[in-house]
Amino acid sequence: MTMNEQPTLNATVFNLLRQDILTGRLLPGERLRAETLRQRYDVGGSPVREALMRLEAEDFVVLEQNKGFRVAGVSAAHLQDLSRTRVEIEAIALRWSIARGGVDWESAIIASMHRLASVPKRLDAEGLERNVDWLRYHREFHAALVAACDSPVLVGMRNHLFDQAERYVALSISVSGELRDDVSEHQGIMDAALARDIDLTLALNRRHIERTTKKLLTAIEHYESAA
Amino acid sequence: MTMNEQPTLNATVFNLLRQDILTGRLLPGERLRAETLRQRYDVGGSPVREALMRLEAEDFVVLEQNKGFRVAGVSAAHLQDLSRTRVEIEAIALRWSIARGGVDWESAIIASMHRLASVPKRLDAEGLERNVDWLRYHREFHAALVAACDSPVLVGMRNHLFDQAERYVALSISVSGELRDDVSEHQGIMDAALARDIDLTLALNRRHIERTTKKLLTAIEHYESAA
DNA sequence: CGTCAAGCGATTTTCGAAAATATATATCTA
DNA sequence: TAGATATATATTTTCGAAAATCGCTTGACG
Repeated sequence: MTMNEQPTLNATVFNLLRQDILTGRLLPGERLRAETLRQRYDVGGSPVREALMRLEAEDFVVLEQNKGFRVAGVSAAHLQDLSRTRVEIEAIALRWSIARGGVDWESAIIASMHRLASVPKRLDAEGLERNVDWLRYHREFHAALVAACDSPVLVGMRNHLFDQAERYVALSISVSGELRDDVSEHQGIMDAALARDIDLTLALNRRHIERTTKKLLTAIEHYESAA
Repeated sequence: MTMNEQPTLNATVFNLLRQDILTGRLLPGERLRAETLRQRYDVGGSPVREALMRLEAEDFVVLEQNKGFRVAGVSAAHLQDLSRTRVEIEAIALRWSIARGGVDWESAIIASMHRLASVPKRLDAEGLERNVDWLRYHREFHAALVAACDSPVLVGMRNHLFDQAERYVALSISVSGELRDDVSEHQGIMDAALARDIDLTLALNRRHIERTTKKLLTAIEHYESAA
């Protein structure tokens, strides 16, 4: 009789919750009461619960038996663990991608870079809007770099790490305002990758991650709610 | 009034289902109807659904919107992807572990090796029992090797890959009977790791994985139900 | 006083049935 | 008869309420 919605409710709630956590609208350690979420997303208990279960498996929320769900906590240790693991995983993905990448791979990277560079750096009236754009393009650029590695398993792991790290970025932004690394860093990585210079690409990528991590570490102390 | 069960029903069902899939009691691609599972585990719909949602996030089952769950399929391509990724991930984990591991790390490895070697190789009346033992000790041995790497994130990923691969082992066993690699291979890896010879450890570990994969590939064609 | 048990409100967890969606079967039209 | 359309059946998805559990307060008792 209703005929609406392609995606099921649990899938919708999953995406909304995930986004709310990823962007910091729901804070680390925050309690996620069933009733609260039902109102927030205007659905019954089952879809909420199912969404939370999936989010738990992806380390975005934590479940304590019979005590309910919480947004996963953050900590310096966790961010550092995330970052050094990411350096290694992306190193492998970049290796494979550079080895196998064809013209379409190159094109996609160049296109992503162009979009990324098109977002103005300074903040104006539409600052927040543009920031969202920038985050999306940034994500797409890094994804494009490893897109040719032809390993769903490895890419899946890289994406997971990237998402986890991006939460720290979002949290950092909401305390210390704008945080946006230089476009030149990305330009460098792109050039090295397109030149098929593996060692340089990996070195620059490592620097990129480590720099960002360092910036995030200072900004994140505010939250520090254990892993 | 009931006072039983520490773990919740959904957690119990999760473990049972996971085990049933991991050991091949539920076959790749097999349909998982709600009613069937409710009877099988004697619970209501909610715990089953929640368990399935978590298993989906861990790639053990697949959900098609409004069409229900299936056991995740298997394929040669998937196994190969899994294996080559595992080689690289474990390489990193082993590196870090060898670098940081202390005496307790060494002891744990030696202890695991001892247990592993204690399981008799030939099959007798208790063949199946012993096989289960062997699988557990095998798992524990490999876990012990990377236990000192002090990176929950990396270890989590390694475990996930290991579990996925172990499903192929279980499936292979149930078609072509016993499949158990030589203890000497493990002995070699252990010796190299304890001698802190990184290159040798990685080389032997790679060989170990690649050999097993090759054996599995032939046995797995029976199932081949797409990834 | 201190501590332990019983009771109470808040919350999570689970069930059973209703609603929505997919799948199979039958019916009608060209 | 083929192809589409309607009807019936099976299955998934969602809701609302019952059951179980937690955390806390209250009061009894040593």
